[in-house]
Amino acid sequence: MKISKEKAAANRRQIIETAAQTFQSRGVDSVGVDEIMKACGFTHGGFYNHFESKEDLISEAMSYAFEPALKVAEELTETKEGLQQAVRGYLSETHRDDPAEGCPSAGFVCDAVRQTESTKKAYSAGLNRYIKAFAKQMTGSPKQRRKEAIKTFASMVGGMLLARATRGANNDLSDEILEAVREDVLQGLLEE
Amino acid sequence: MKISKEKAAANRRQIIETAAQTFQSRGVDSVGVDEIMKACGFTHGGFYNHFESKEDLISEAMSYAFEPALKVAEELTETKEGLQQAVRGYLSETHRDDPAEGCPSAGFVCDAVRQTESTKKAYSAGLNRYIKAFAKQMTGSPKQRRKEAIKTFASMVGGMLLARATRGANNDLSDEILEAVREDVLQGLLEE
DNA sequence: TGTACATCAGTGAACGCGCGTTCACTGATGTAC
DNA sequence: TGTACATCAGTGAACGCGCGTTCACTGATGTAC
Repeated sequence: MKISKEKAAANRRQIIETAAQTFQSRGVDSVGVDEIMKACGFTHGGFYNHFESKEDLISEAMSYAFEPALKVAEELTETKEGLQQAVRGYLSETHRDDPAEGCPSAGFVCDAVRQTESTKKAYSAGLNRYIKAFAKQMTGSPKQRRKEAIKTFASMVGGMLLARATRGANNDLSDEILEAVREDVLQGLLEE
Repeated sequence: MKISKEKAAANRRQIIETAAQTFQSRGVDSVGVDEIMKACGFTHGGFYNHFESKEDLISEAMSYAFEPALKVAEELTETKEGLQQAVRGYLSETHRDDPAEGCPSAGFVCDAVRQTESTKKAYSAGLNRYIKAFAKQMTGSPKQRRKEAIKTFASMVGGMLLARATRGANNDLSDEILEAVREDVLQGLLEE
């Protein structure tokens, strides 16, 4: 049975969306094509009507995941208060405990570190836009602002990752990390 | 053919050592039992004379990897200069490009985030010792010192991860991250 | 506008491969007498 | 001290399972006349 063009395009988007969420929370290697297709209500065979390979889907899903997150970030960073709000949201327990709905910069770092170049490219592009958004609220020369943005974002990603890595084994430590990094980053912003 | 007790123990240690290095650089899921055993000059069947399962080896390898790294860190953090040296070494291009020989806190975060509780436990224990070592050179109340240590270490891990994630796709950005975070962390130490 | 045909999204079985794990076997080591 | 036996690290074949990918098939959609 053939399906209308619009329906097919919608299905493709749904596959990417589902993949983006599950990949982000569990890592691209832990989620099979089969599982994603089933979650969308399809059998796995049809996957290759939409994508050349799983790796193809991975880049697509990564780019897709960055879009809405970047849009929010770029809007919040229009004001100082917005940036602070973004930081608090990022380094929150909610964000730590729900990677699927969370920031792709945190959800995909690990995959970018170890996956192929196309994956790294998609990640780098998203990361760079985050840095640019953050730089808007920094002070000093453009170079200085960019530097501040980088160090701020690195702290956030590092804090989130350490919090997630210890979560479940030492929850006190995990909470402690979140709080320490959050306060430090917020204070750094005030000094700008 | 049976082997002397000492030889058997040495072989076991060699398996752990090899595993620690390859796991750190490529992730525990990307390295098979077969590959590790072969790298040690054995056939894979003998693996289960030494370990209950692959997961068993993962925890062992993680704990093992932390030991020498922590020893170095605990010694360097005896002095302010040592701590600065540690930071410079950590956020260096050499360290970024050679995860196998590098710091397990950076090499294993990603596995700790996604692996089981035993893995997370081993990671949390190592991380906590790092934090304690760093706290020695911070100032203020014990609580304050620990907080400073946490934020410092989170920046370092975050910086290293972002540098590794962008490495190969955007090397300029990768170098930029390394430099920005390194300078920021070092400056933060001076203000202590 | 109606009809015949090509297209192609989705199905479901199957393939091939890698990987964790098991198992019967070997023979040097360690031990009991 | 010497001998007989048990132990157990290492071997290599095999198993079972999951997963990415392929393929012949279906039938609704889109198109050409």
